[in-house]
Amino acid sequence: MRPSEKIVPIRDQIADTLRSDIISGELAPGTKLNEQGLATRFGVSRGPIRDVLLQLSKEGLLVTKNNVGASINEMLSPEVQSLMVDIRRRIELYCAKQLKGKMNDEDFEALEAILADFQESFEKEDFTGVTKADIEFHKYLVEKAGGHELVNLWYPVVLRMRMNYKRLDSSAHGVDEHRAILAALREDDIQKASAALKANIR
Amino acid sequence: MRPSEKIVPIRDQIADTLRSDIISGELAPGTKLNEQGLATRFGVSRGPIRDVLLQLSKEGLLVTKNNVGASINEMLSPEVQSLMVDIRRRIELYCAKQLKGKMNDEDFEALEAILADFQESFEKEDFTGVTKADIEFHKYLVEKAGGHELVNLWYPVVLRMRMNYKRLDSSAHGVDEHRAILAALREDDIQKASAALKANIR
DNA sequence: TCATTGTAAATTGTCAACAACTATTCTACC
DNA sequence: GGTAGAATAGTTGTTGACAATTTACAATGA
Repeated sequence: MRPSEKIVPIRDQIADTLRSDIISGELAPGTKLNEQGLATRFGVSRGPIRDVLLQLSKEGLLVTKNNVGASINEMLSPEVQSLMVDIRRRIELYCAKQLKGKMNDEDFEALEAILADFQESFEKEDFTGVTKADIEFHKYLVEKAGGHELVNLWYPVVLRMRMNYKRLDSSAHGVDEHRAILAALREDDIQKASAALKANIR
Repeated sequence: MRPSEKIVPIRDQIADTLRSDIISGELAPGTKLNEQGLATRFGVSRGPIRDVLLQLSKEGLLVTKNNVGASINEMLSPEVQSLMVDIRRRIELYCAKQLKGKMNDEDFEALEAILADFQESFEKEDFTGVTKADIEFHKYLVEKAGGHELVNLWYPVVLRMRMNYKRLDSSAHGVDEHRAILAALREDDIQKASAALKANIR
């Protein structure tokens, strides 16, 4: 039987939507989220919404207080932000090392597809799409190198970093940088890939 | 008015209990958790249990699969484990730097109290208590230096590290090492505190 | 005018029942 | 005997109603 289309739980779809809204800056830090409001907006009951809010606070995008509710997290202080950059670099450089000799055609194909999306979003000036593709690219590498375990540690770091960027910066992390990373990986040149990654993460 | 006793939501109490069970090794990796079972065990409905399971998977102690449920996470591979140690060190050394000239009497008092608990648990051979006090000590410093934000990043790392230790190891991270850290902080000697922390985290 | 208290509205926390899905067992057939 | 498929039991996902808590506001008094 063919997996006609990968089914995505409603819960995850709602989470995706809200994530995009937060990262894109559409929802400003401090904004309070109303459970009932979200429930009616997405056409579900409050149960799944609750799950989503916990999920997003797990990712560091929201903060929740008992009997009060969830609201968009504040921006990072410059000090913590640079610590985050440092940690993210450490994780991804570790991944680059692990990937030595492990990449196959299927991987390269998947990464190319992500970069195609990246380019397309960029040309359409869809900056949310750009950010998503950017994250997806790196996520693929982290997952391949360290599995879900490492992704769970890495993901909140990236999302928190991204919350601090404004739209203008997005274009800076261009397609070219990622093509360079991919090229280095194709050559299995970890040294070069690490350098490219280090330059890209900032 | 004084906050006669800090009220702790049931939800958090249940989470604490399960956390202890997992870290102490009472619940082995791979063990599946049944929502209804936990609900009746703790005398609540499945709603709050659901929240707890999401919370614990946020901390990396559980893994959940759609329509299947939650189970105790597996141990880390040696490679990822050492990456975790590296990251945790980086975070706490950052904290040590930030704490230069920031510690006051109240802080020292709180830390002393935690170490007293530590000692007491150790003498009673209550290794779960030892682990809790150990984590609490470091958590206090991280919170003081970087706030909730940093704690949220740091906490999963520590818990995942701790899951990999067996009881015997617990005694290794003794009271003495923490007294050394505290002494260095009292002198506001960050160099010495960093060294003591680095030695303690492994 | 300001602070305080009491009430009302809104929001989150909890519950129990129902729907959807997964895993197991049993049966029919080769 | 072994395998494929269907019935069945068990577990998770979702829902709407109700309880507990917080917040907003108005009335009261100094």
